[in-house]
Amino acid sequence: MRTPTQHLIEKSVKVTAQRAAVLEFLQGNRDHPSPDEIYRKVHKRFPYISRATVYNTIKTLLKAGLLQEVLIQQDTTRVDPNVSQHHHFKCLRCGTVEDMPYALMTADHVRKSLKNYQVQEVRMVAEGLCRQCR
Amino acid sequence: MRTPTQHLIEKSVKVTAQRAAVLEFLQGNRDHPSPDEIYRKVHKRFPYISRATVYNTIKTLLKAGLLQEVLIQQDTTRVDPNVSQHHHFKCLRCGTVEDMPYALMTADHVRKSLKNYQVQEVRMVAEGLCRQCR
DNA sequence: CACGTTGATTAGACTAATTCTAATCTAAGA
DNA sequence: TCTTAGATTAGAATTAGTCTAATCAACGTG
Repeated sequence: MRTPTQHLIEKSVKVTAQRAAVLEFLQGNRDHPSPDEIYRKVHKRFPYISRATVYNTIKTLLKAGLLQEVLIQQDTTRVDPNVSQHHHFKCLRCGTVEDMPYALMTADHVRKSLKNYQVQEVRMVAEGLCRQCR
Repeated sequence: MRTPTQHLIEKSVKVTAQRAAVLEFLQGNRDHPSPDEIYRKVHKRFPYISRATVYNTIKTLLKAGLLQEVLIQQDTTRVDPNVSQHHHFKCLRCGTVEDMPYALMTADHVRKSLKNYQVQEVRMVAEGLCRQCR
């Protein structure tokens, strides 16, 4: 298994102790944490890190493809170390966010397949360049 | 064509001049504006409205089903007066948000159908209640 | 159709998330 | 080892959104 440092080198990202610490924390985490959660948890084990660096590091790792953003409105930013193609389910009561397999792609498909869940909303956004901007 | 006031009455929402002004502005708008944009535009024609009322009114209209939220991360809240089932396309260069027909539902389908666009990301989120919370 | 109650509106203070600043430090190529 | 571009830092600044408590107004009732 590759270490956080190896991942950084692979993606040509300059290696710093802070970046390795953030990445290491995230790779052992399935909770889709917010920047503040990351800061608090990493800071415990590694007091030499500031909040601004956590935000900067998240951006760097997103750009390098080592993290994925979770698209949840009305909440803070959340990130996912699982960068494979998949989607998310957010519980409106307890707020937890779970991964959903990519195969469950259409709204009706999601509703039918997640039988143990009570799906209320399925929202999709595409991003890219519009006709004018291509 | 129904007036903003008629829409409010239909949904059993108490009619106020502020609510009618916000709804009137939105119904003539396809730009998916942010709360601040709504405040500035409505305030020009109708100076007797405060920022807090714009936020309150948006919530009221969302709850009544007269508006829909657009799910775009790393940006402010945006709302859409088109409450029919559809999704959105955001241009990463100019930032505009366009409506996408509901029929284009799967990621692959979106990519193939939006030929004039350069689709980079298709993101989907389901919301509801998880097993524990049902 | 005036009255009263319930809910709406207001300005501005407050909070939370994120970004900026400018000084200092450090990774890593020469 | 030296150099320099880029990373890190604490804390200030900014921004989006919520809260507060006083005032106001819609609209059902009498």
